[in-house]
Amino acid sequence: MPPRGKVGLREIAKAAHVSIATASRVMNGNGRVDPKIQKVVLAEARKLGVTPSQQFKSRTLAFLLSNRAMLHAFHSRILSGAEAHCAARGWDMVFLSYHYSPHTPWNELHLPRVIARRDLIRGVILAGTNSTNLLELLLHKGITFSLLGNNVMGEQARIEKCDVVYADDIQGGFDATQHLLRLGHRSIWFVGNDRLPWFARFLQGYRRAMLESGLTPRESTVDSDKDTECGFLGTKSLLARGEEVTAIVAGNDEVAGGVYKALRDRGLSIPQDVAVVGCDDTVGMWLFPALSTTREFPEQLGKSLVEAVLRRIETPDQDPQSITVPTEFIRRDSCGRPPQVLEELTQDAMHGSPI
Amino acid sequence: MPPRGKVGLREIAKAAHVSIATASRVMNGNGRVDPKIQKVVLAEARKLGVTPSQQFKSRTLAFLLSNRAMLHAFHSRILSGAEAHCAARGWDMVFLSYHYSPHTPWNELHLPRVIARRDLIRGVILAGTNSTNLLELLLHKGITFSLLGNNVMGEQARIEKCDVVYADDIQGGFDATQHLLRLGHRSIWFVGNDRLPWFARFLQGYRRAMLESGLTPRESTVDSDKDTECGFLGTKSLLARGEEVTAIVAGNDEVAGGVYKALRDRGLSIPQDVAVVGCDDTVGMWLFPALSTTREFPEQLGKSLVEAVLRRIETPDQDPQSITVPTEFIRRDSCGRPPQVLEELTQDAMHGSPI
DNA sequence: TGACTGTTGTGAAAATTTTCTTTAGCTTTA
DNA sequence: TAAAGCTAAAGAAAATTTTCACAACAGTCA
Repeated sequence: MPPRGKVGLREIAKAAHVSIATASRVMNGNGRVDPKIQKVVLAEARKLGVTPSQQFKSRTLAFLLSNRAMLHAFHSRILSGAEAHCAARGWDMVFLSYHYSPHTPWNELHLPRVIARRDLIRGVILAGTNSTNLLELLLHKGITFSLLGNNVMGEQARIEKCDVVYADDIQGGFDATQHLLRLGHRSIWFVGNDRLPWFARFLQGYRRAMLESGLTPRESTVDSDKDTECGFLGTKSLLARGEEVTAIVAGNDEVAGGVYKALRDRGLSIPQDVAVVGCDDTVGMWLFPALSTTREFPEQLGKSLVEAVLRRIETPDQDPQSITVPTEFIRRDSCGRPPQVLEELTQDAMHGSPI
Repeated sequence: MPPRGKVGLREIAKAAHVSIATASRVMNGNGRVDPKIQKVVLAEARKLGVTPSQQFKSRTLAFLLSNRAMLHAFHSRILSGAEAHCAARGWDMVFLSYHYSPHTPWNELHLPRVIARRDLIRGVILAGTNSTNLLELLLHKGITFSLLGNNVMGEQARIEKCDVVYADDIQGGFDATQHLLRLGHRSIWFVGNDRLPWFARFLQGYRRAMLESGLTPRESTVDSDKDTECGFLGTKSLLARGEEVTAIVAGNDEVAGGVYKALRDRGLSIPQDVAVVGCDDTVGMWLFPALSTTREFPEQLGKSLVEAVLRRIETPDQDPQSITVPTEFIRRDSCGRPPQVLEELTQDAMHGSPI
């Protein structure tokens, strides 16, 4: 149906039997519009051959990093990937960080002003650590967004109504632990801080792997928000208690850095005495010996987040999407067989290929 | 003069004897307007108590990272410091990255849309690698900004007309080299890439220190934009040529990481065989042995950049400011006395306190 | 030199967004 | 239980931005 002449809000409004103001509100994602009316307007617009993205002047997304000090290389790379994909699709992107409490009711949260100005920002990407009150607010204001699902606190039901992208770090924790188990380790400890949500999923994977092998998950958790400190203290206290340990699963690479320091302090060598794995592949390659860790493809996460929000802008009434980006375990030099297994191997004069 | 009733574009246009459209163009910075008329409109607007940015009283700064992949921990920390200081002063901040060629004439550069909108962004902080054409453009458009001076290409004269903040990395390079000289090193090499502007100033400090001690600066430079690779290859080729070397000044911490790898490959130990220093204090603490490096107080730089631009917003007609933030040399475990000196010390049975 | 062409800069008008008002459906309260 | 008060949602009106058309000017080519 080739529309003759210009097709503007006036025509759409007429076709949908609403005012121009309402048509404007629907097409640029502004203000609150009854979902029913929204649907009608979009349908009419489509009939006239107008999709939202053609309509808009501002092709800019906002990347909102919530409740983070933003120093983390991991998030920096997500942003980087998002930016690259934006550029490739002809969109701009601004980044801002935002701090809020998960306990503030949604209607008392005050969004950064730029986000609220919707003539500029067409969609938002939520990364960092979020909670459902912010989701509520954005939903309420009718702001289009996609969400990094890994660190969200609150009811799962609410989250599932959004477009969510996950890094599969549960599987990552599982794979990392599996690797250690295959090498013959049995005394495998988790070091991190289970109070912080970004360790929780990795820890969950660790637990599953341990339980599936009939072992008890054992955690040395320190409530500090400095990752390195957390790893250092967690390991120290574990060694001080005289626990048996041949391998350590660190909550992330920075934690692993602290673990390294503590082991070295005790004169233990890596990987001969203790094997270590990390998560996130941030500083792992700088450690010595180079850390075996879990790569999470942060650039890919960024790309998926952009894709999700652009898809939502194009077709506002589709069902919520959920995307999971896989992880990869990277073998470097921080894992070997545990001492006992090595001895047995030598005694039996076996020559199986090293795992 | 308190204007009665609303003051909008209609009133401003009337006072300046132009059309509303022109007033709009001036006030939001879109479209081309004759500078004379622009001036008249702004003057009338001010008389009516409306400055372009106050109109919507947006208190937002933009942090523009130019021509960088943004992964660098160093810039991430500048941003972090800027953000914190903004928040403390009640301002918002958005971050965006921007790529442009130093060779594009200023009037052909196209700024990110958000920046151009004065109703949103009252000031800009320029970090990353910049060139004078962008400064020209901002100056022309009348956009307030402050500038991180360390990586700017172009005439010094133009730069000095802006509010500039420097990290004193020339001094940093000098101090780092001094430290090695005091330890007794004489065969000190610089490893980096002298084509990249962010190594240039540190290198300059190194050179000065060498020359002042009557030594010839010696550089092994590799034209790669991957820092680690640059350090690795630079060191490898230097060793392959059989050059005498007891200490290496690496262009930054990532480069030092590559240097470590190359030394280790050759079976040389740090600091016994070769001393290494880095710059920027990014990954230095993760290396083993921990890297002695130069701290540049990036958070402080961010804070100073914000202060500079806010000062300029407050008092637009003050003289250009130039601020230099000092650096600090951090001693960790990567530097010792050179082998010959140690021998002498032992032979002479001296017991001077270690430097 | 004069016609042609392209570039600016402007106001008028059209399009769009935002604000203001009204209405209808709830909830609260006396 | 009815009046008062609230809130969401939509239209009307105002404000603002963008498009369009046109004039003024500069350069170019026959």
